[in-house]
Amino acid sequence: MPNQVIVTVDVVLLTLKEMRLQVALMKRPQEPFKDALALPGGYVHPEEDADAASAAYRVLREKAQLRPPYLEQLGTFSGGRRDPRGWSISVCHLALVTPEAATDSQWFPADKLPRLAFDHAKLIAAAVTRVRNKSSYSALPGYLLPELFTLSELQAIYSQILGEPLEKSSFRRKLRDLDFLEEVPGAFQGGKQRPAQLYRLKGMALFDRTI
Amino acid sequence: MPNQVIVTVDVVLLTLKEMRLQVALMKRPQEPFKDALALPGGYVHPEEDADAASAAYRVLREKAQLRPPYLEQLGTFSGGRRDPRGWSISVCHLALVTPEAATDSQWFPADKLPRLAFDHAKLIAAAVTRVRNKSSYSALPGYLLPELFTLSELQAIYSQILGEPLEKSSFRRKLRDLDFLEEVPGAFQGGKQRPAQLYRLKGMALFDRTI
DNA sequence: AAAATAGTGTCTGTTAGACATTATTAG
DNA sequence: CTAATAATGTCTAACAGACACTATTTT
Repeated sequence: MPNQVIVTVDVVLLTLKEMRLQVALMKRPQEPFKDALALPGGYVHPEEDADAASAAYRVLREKAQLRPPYLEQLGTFSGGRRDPRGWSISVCHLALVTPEAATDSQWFPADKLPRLAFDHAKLIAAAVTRVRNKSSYSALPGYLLPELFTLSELQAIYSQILGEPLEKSSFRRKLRDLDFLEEVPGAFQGGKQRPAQLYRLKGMALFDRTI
Repeated sequence: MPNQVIVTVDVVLLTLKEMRLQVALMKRPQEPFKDALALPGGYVHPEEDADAASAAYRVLREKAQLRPPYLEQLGTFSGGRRDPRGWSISVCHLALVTPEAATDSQWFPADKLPRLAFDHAKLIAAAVTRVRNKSSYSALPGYLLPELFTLSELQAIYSQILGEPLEKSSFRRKLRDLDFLEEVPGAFQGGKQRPAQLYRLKGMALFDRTI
């Protein structure tokens, strides 16, 4: 006897545009919350999806035409009051993409959102908090940039996400210690004056399944 | 049209006995995995449970006769292969109790487990990892001890969980910085020689809903 | 007094932040 | 040359680990 529960996945898809975290939102084509903005998400398809992460990945493919280089489970939101149709459970995921990949979606600054469907404002807040926390000790912000980037660009991103200015010298020391960047030999980016060495993230798992 | 998904909660209930992390396991009374050991868990009851955390809390009340002082969401495990009955999703929780509260349960050392039902070995591994990680910067291990404890006892727990010896002086400095303990005035525990000051955790939320 | 554990103080090597200096390009 | 940004070097204050010392109890 199956219990009547609505089982969905949602994805907080983030990128960085104009130096601000932006989240992908879509107008809902049907009730409930018809025409309201919502996170990309949908029902789990038991025949199709190996697990919830695969469902999230499929949703992004279908609804945003992209395959994010980073996707992790954020947490699960559940209860009888979040969806007017009944008791529901949503496995929420966090995905990051580079700004170029993100052509098909509509983007909104994560710190100044319109009214959203369901409890999606809460999910986004949780995602932003997660990104902030993980950024202080991980390569996460690297997934928000184009594949190749300079250390100055990367520092600007970290500084923006953490909300504080960073010292160049100690920032670079930390990057060397954490050791998740690799120099791209012969690749430079010469904006205005002295060209800067380009770097990329070292090869990492496409899906981070850490819990 | 509801999708046929089995929606459950499971709880990795941990305590500390004989200086080892121990997990509560129960023999399954029915198929699937009849008579195998499993985590306390069960179906979500949409009429009864406000959300998944409440369901986990109810399961602990019903199956282990206890109300844990600490409970948080660990993560969600899902897929078509973890339960022979079909595509299933389990919101797994981590709960900590003091050893005295844990009379009704059967305890097993978390690092040497028998064969378990479902993917519960994986859930336990995730819980232990979470406890290890959080312990380095939080009050978490305090929930594994009796309400009142000495700093030496607390240090022994941390040392055990983190798997490394700790310096007394710097350990106490850190406790003071993190500031989650309070002295219990006039309470001492005089094992063999000089009695030690007793401490307790400062009042904190019963449920940690951080994600 | 000796033994045992609790609790505090001091020293020192490491490190993160502040800042200065050098390097390399365009104009 | 100067201007501008990249990249590295140096200095210092704060801190964590190591260890010593003091304090309080039982026997």
